[in-house]
Amino acid sequence: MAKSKTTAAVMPPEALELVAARFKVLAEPMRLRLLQLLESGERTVGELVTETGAGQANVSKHLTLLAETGMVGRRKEGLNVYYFIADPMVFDLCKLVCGSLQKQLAQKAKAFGG
Amino acid sequence: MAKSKTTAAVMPPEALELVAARFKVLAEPMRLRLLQLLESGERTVGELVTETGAGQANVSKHLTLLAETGMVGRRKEGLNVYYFIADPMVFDLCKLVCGSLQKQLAQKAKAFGG
DNA sequence: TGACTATATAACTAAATAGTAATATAGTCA
DNA sequence: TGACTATATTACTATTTAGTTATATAGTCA
Repeated sequence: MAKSKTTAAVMPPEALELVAARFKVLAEPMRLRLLQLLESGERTVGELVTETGAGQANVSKHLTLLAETGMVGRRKEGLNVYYFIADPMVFDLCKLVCGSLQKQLAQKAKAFGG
Repeated sequence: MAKSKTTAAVMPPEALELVAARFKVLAEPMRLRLLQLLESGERTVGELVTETGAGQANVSKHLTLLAETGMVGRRKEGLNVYYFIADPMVFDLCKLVCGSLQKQLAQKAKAFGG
């Protein structure tokens, strides 16, 4: 009985792990790049390989992970597989982070004497 | 000249790495737990060690990382160091992810036949 | 001063994972 | 059917990092 803080609705550990896992998916530059490319329209694996310059196996693995977590969807068409954004929330997340980063960098710049 | 997609403002690779690094900080359950505890008010390292049940060195390392990335701030008071939320944006991020997760889980539950 | 406490840091181990090369799968077309 | 193409998967290597133990730092108080 010595705690004075309001104990805000504590998320159970399993929930925290789920949330952390989602952030982890977004914690790779290559996956962010793929999402960014898909933002302007669906693309085949081959197109993404060309546009990123990454290896085919690597791109495929990243796309599989993005699809497993529901961030992108897949659509087969003959030999090709088209990937597309399934959960646009990822862009909201990116915008928030970018805004925060910009604020911090601007502050640092000012501190240096702009 | 065979590309029909609108090439949405491409972020340079360095920017993507910065954003990814931010997500990576949030990609650990223990750090999310610490942030969640701090949401209801500042706390000393010792208090966080007690409340999480984690090791002191471990908590200290996580806090150092959170502070380096500007998500929390520190304030010394005698022997104690108080940590507090410095960028509330992290909670906006968490709320977005939680909402998305809930939607997905609800959908899965329905698919199973609720 | 010296004993004590809170926090930080260093060195280490174990686990996770991004990237790659090779291979498997599945669809197309002659 | 068999040659060909796009994608997925497997096995591997190298890197990163969470957690731990031991130690260092810095502040308090007698």
